[in-house]
Order: sequence, then C-alpha cells, then structure tokens
Amino acid sequence: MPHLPAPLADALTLVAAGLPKRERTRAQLLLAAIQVFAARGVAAATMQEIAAVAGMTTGTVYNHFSTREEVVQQVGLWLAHALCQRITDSQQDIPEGAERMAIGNRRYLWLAEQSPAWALLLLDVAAAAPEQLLQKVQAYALADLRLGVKQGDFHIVSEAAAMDLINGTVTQAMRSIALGLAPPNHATAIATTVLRGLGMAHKPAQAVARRPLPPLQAPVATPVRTGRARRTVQGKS
Amino acid sequence: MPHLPAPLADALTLVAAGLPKRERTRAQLLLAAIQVFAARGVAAATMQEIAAVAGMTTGTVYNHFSTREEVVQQVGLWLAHALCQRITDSQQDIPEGAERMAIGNRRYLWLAEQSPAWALLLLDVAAAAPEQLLQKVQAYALADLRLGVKQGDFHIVSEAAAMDLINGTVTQAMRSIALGLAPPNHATAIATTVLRGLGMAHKPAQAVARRPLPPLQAPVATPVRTGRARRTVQGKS
Amino acid sequence: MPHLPAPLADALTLVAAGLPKRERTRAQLLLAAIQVFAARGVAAATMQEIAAVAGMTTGTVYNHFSTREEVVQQVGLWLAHALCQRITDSQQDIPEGAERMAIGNRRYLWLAEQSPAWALLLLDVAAAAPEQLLQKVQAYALADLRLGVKQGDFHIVSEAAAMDLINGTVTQAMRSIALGLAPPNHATAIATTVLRGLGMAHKPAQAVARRPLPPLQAPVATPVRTGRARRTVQGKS
Amino acid sequence: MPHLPAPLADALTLVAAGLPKRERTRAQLLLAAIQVFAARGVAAATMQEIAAVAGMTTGTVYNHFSTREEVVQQVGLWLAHALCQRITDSQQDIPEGAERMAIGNRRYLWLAEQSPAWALLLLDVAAAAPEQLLQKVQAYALADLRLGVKQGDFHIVSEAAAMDLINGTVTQAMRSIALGLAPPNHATAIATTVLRGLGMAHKPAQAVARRPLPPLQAPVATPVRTGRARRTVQGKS
DNA sequence: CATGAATGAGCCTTCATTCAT
DNA sequence: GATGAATGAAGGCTCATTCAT
Repeated sequence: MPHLPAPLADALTLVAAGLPKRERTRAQLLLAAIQVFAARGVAAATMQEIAAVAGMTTGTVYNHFSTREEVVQQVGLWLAHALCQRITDSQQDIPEGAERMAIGNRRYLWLAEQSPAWALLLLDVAAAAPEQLLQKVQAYALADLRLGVKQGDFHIVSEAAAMDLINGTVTQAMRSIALGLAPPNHATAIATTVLRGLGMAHKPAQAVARRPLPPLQAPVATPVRTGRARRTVQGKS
Repeated sequence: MPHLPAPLADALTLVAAGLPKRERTRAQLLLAAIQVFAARGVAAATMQEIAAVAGMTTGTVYNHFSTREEVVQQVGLWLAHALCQRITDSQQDIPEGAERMAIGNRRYLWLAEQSPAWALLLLDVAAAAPEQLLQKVQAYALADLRLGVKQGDFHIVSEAAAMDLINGTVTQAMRSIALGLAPPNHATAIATTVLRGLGMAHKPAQAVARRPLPPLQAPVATPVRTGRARRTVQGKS
Repeated sequence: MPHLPAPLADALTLVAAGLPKRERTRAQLLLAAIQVFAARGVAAATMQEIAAVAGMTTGTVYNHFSTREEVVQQVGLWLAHALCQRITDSQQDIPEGAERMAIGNRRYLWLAEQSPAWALLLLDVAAAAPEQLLQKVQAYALADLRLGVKQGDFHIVSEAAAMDLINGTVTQAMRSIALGLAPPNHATAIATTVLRGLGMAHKPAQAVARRPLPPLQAPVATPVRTGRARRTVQGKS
Repeated sequence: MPHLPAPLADALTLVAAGLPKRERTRAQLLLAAIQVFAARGVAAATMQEIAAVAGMTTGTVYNHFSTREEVVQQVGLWLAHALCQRITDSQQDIPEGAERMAIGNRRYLWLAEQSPAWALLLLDVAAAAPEQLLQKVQAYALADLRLGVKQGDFHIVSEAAAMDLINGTVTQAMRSIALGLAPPNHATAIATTVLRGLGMAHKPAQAVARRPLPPLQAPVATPVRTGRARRTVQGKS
C-alpha cells in the first residue's frame, strides 16, 4: 500500500473497523482493489489478484461486486467520497470562491506531491470510471466557480470553458507532479495560472494562490453505504 | 474508417501509395490498426483483428512490429507526424506567438468537431503512448509559447505551468467536444481562456482567438514511384 | 409461475398449506424449484436462484435436500404424484382398458395444449430424473395396457414394444404440441394412432379416441391443520 | 472410443486421413468431442477435455469452433451426415415405402444393439442439437412415409401424428435396447408395431418387419465440408 | 516475406457446497 | 432450523505470440 497522507489514509482504512461483517468484507475488498490498481494499473488488475490481496477467494469478490467493471466503479465512488469529504471539510470556513478554487486545485496537486502513487491511481481510476469520480469532484469545482463569478472575482468566457480549464489543467499538472516532471512550487504556479484563466489579474491571482492551505482534518469515520450491490440471483435473461 | 477532414485523411492514406513494398505493407497495417483502435478503443484492439482488417495474417503483423506495444507506439508516431505536419504547414506565415498558439489549440478542437471519432482515437492513443504522441505535439506548443513570451504577449508564471495549462485544457476540451458535451463556439472560448491563462488581457485574447483559422492544405503527396493506383484497405464501417 | 389448468395447479400449490412447518418449507422449496426449472430449464437452474425464489437462503435448501440432484429427483416424484393422482381419479369409472389408455394419452397432450411451459418442464424433469417420473407414470399405462389386452381389444406384439410405442409417441407428441408444431386435433390423432399400434382397427380406435375427456376434479385438499391462510411463494413472471 | 459397427466406424474415422491440414484437425477435434460426449454425456463434456483427448490445447478448439454450443451442433451434423448416408445407401434398391420404413427403423435399433454407447450418444446429441440431427434424420423418414401412403400401404391419421409415432417410438426403443431393458427381437416387434400404427394390418406388417436388413456398405470417404466455421475476428458488437 | 495453424497462459465468471453464527 | 457469507474448483473463452511450411 503506497504511502498516503495521514488524514486521507485514515479516511480510507479506518472504515474497515467496527462495521457489520458484510460491510467490512466489502471495505477490505475495495482496499485490496486500490492496492492492486496502484500496483498494476486499473487495466491490468485482475480479480484473482484483488481477491488474493484481500486474503479471500475470487468467489467472495463476486459476492460483493457482480462484475470487474463494478469494482472499478465502486473504487471510484469510494475515492471520490473520501476525497471530497476531506477537502470540503477543510474549506468550510472559506467564503471566497477564488480562494476555495485555489485551495481545491492545490489540494489535488499537494496529494500528487505527497504520494505520487495515489495520484496516479486517482487519475487511472478517473479515466476508467469518469461517471463515478470526475463527475462528483467536478460538482464541487463548479460550485466554487459560480461563487467566484457571483462575487465578481471571476470573469469567465463560458462555464464550459472554465470547467475544461480547471479540470484539464489540474489533471495534467497532477500527472506532471506525480511523474516528477514538475519544478518546485508547481502547485502554486498552476493555481495562479488557473485563476488568471478564470479572469483574475496576475497580482490578486498570485496572492490568493499563495495563501496557506488549511489543514486536513481526521475523518469522522462515516461508513460508506452505497445501496448494497449484493449479487441478485436473477439476471441471465 | 470514420470520416476525417479531407486534408488530414489524405495525409494518412496517401502515404500508402507509391512506397516500396515493405513500407507499403507496413503503412497498410498502421492504417488497419487505426481503424481498429477507433472502432474498439486501443485497449480492446487485438492483433488478430488488425491483421484481418488489413487483409493479412497475424504472422505478417509480427513481421513488421515485434510487439503489440510497438504497434501502438508506431501509430502514435504516425499520427503525431501527420498532424503536426499539416498544422505547422498552415501556420507557416503567422509570425505572432499568440496567434500561432490560438491556431494550434483551435485546430485540435476543430478536429474534434469535424470528426469526433478521430479525436477520441487521438486521445486514446495519446494516453496509451504518451512518449510518441504527446511529446511531439507539445514541442510545437512550446515553441509558440516561447515565441509569445519573447514578443511580450505572454506573461507566464512558469513554463511548466503554462504547458500543463495548454495541454490539459485543450485535451479536456477535445473530449468535451467529441462527446458532444460542449456548447457552440467552445473552441473560441477555450482558446481565449488559454490565452488569458498565459497572461493576456481579455480583449486582446479574445481578438486573437477570433481570427479565422488558416486553411489546411492538401499534402504534397510524397514522391510517387510507381504510377499504378493501389487499392487502399477497406474498413468495416 | 406459468399458467396451469386449475385442478393441477391446486394439486401442487394446496400442498403447501396446512402442513407442519418443516414439511411446508420443503413444499415451498419444491415449488420454487419448479418455477426455476420452468424458467431456465433443469440444467441451467441454480441452487441460489431456487433459494431466492423461495424467499430463503442457500443454506436452508441444504437443510432439506442434501444435493442438487436430490432436488431434481424430489421434484420429479412430486410431479409424478400430483399428475397420476389427478389423472387416475378422473378415470375411476372407466372400465375399458382402451378408453383408459386413450384418456391417459390425451390427458398429457391436453396438458401440453393448456400450458406448454408445464409440458416442457415435465419433459425436462422426466429426462433428468427418469427413475422418479417416467417409471411411476408408466406403471399406470402398463396397467391399462394389460387390461386392454385381457379384454381382447389390444393385440400387441410384445409388452415392451407396446410400452415404447405409448411412452415414445406421447412424449414426442407432447413436445410437438408444446412447441406449437402440431396441427389442430393432434391429441386425437395421436391417441388413434397409438390405439392402432396396439392392435385396434382404425374405426374403433378412432371412436374411442374421440370420446370426451372426463373432467379433472379438484383435489380433496389434504387435511388442513391450521386454518390460517398462508402466503404462497411469488414467482417472477 | 466405444465399439461401433465397422461400416459406421469407417464413415467416421476414415474422414481424418488425407485431408488438408485444417480439415484434418477439425475432424480430429470432432472425433475427440464424440469420445468425450460418449464418456461424460454432452452436458458434462468440457472444452478442455475435448482438447486434451484430441491432443491439442483449448485455444485450438476455439480456432475451429467459436463456441461450445457449436461443437455440439457440428458433432450433430456430422453424425446425421454419416448415418443418413450409410442408411440410405443400403436402401437404394428398395422400392416399397413400407419396407424402407421398416429398414430405417430397424437400422437404428440395430445400432443400439450393436453399440449401446453410440446409441446413447446419438440420443444425447439429438436432444442437445435437434436442429442438426433430428431434422435431417426425420426428412428421410418423412419421404418413406409419403411413399408408403402413395403406394396404398399406409393409411395414416395425419402426417404429424405419423411422424411423432415413428420418431417417438424408435427413439424410446433405442433407449430401451441400449440400456439393456428390451427383450430379444425388440427391433422387429417395434418395426411391426410402428407399421401397424401407420395403418397396416398385423400380418403384412409383421412380414415386412421380418425381411432381412440389407447390408451396410463401406463409405466412399467423402470429406465433410460444412461451410467452414473458421473464427472470424470481427464480432463483439 | 507471408501464411495461418497452434499454443498456453490466464482472465472473468459461475455455482454447488460448507459452516460459524 | 435458518442464515448468508465464504469457498474453491472449474469452465468457457481470449489473445499475444511462435513457428513450420
């Protein structure tokens, strides 16, 4: 399991404790899937290895997820949930859209610095299950964007263009950082650049992008219950 | 074979004609690979289907490429070559870095509008063989970026941030357009947004982004040795 | 649960009511098995789906049947019992072997007309558990056959040949009818043909085969212990 | 490989010699499939065992048959072809429909006597792939039936009833014989019984059913080419 | 060079059966 | 007696790759 900043690691691993049996097994399987995805890539991960890493058999995996595809999706959902939860928590007291935007962007880049393997995993899962991950993450970005516009800080050409700018640039920068291709302070530079793309002048953009990141808080350990995907014995026709 | 704007289609298909036999077979195989990649996605494409679409056998494919991976890479190289060739040709007379940048960006978005299937293919191949495709394409963007900086039009935070901005935003916008998620005039909005991110004020950025795209010219048709018309490989759709 | 003529349906479903608990659970499981067999075929039926349709868990099934094979056999026994019961009841007052034979044959063909799904289920179970189903059903046919011989109406080549004739022809005709391949009045034609094969002349054979079928009577409803109405298992279609 | 009467064995095995490579492999696989079907039953036969018995790998089987189901069908086709070929050859000089019918019926029963394992295999395959086997075999029976009717020997109630009689009775009798449940001379008794069911009087029916079976001739070794089912690399969507 | 049959490792998925609670 | 999570042994099928012709 690649190293992950403590608050996030907790958000993921703590879930396994103190859950009813079925949920705990499920959580263990998701954890195993994440490890395998990180090690081999989503595309090359196999159900057997996920099962083996979880210390279970293939059959058990299929008692919890009806398809390989579903494992990917559920991992996506879980990551999205854990990430968004933590990040929005840490932004709770920030009223300015511009700063919220900068914080959000830099948080992902900070993740890429702190644990490149996790960042690459995230990108990989996001590419494989965009519905589950990207969509959720982007909802938060969109809210901050609209807030900044309403507050007169952003002057955007179009919402669609702004979202492509934010999503595309941050994604690309995460990759650069995780792959070790980025210079120092890339996160701040990217945040500044994005804010400028959203219509802020250089100086204020830079000022906002340089404010310190609020700390991530430990999770409150809310078990993730996603409408139990227990395998129904019906399908087939 | 999905529809592709004529000048680009020519750049790809004409290659097959008038080449020495070995090279021609190779070109036909690459063409077949592109078709299969477009139809099934790079990940799901099989060597057997590529061979079948090329009207050859699996063994023949392995006479030209030693590995599946190599096929993907060579397709990447080929696409990069064909695209960059045409695009830089059309920019030959543009002296301004800012306009060259806008033209480059919009050209890719225009491709996504004109033939979404090809755009998705490009993104797919770029993800599978970044070394071959992305790197080459980005070299041109970098040149234009530096030109714009030297000319005093761009004021960037860092070259790395600027490149992530350009590459990430355009990539993301291509996807939006190709998937039919983008509003009208998305290409111009994106180009404007990118220019602003590179440090231009809104007005000049918009002005540059709105200049008409120079026409793509037909390829000069690589010197034909044998005058004989060659049947090109027929796809399935 | 596919449609089944009322008297037969009753014979099957009423069993579940007013039984001691263990027997009732067992009956519900058998009913569920029948439904699944009818829907998927005996070969494709799974223990998990039988349990699910019965509203129970796999473990419960194994508390009543030690093996999948045993479920099939018990279903065979049950069907044989229910069918023979009703059919012989309706023949109680028929003294002639020839007419009893014709009635027996036509009854099965009538079942195939009335509810093709049940007929196919019957054939399927009979093929999978011949000991349980076929043997029992044939005992009745054999009795009628001997009666007819004794009464001088049948002149058979050998008992074995006669039994193969009866069993084979009726089985095949059930399939034809259930699959919708048979012309109108196939039941009568088959009954006539069988009687001729047993040595009757055409005219009397036809006369006997055309006599009206005696009505099936409703079951006498095995002694109900608890008056409470019990919810019967609900199928999917 | 269970024992099979020489003329039929030849018809099946000789095919493998002197064929182009692909056809020979295919024939070997079909032969292996027949062996496994005979040993385990069609339902329990696995692709891996078929491959192993043929001395090849699973992949090879799938180079010749795209599906397990297709193996069953092709075995059915092959059996039908070989059987019908030999049987109709031996009837070439018989002008009477009644005798042709009796010969056809008795031939299948004779097969069941000579090699019960093959008879059971035939019944098993016929149940699993009725389109391929039953339909072909019944075409010959239908021709003889119509001939007998035209010649005034048969007086049938309906063609459909007659076909159910023939097919059902012979099938059932094959099973009885193959399972060792039938008395001596069952074949003649069955043939007589069927002829009577088709409207002949007892005496002439018995006379026809007792005529000697014409000998089976050795095969002319015509390679069976059934529109090559080579796996096409296209499917999928 | 091209052919194309063959390989074999391995993946996803299913399901009868067990067993601790 | 019922539960239901877990098991594990296969089984069908795919596909990159090899190699004799």
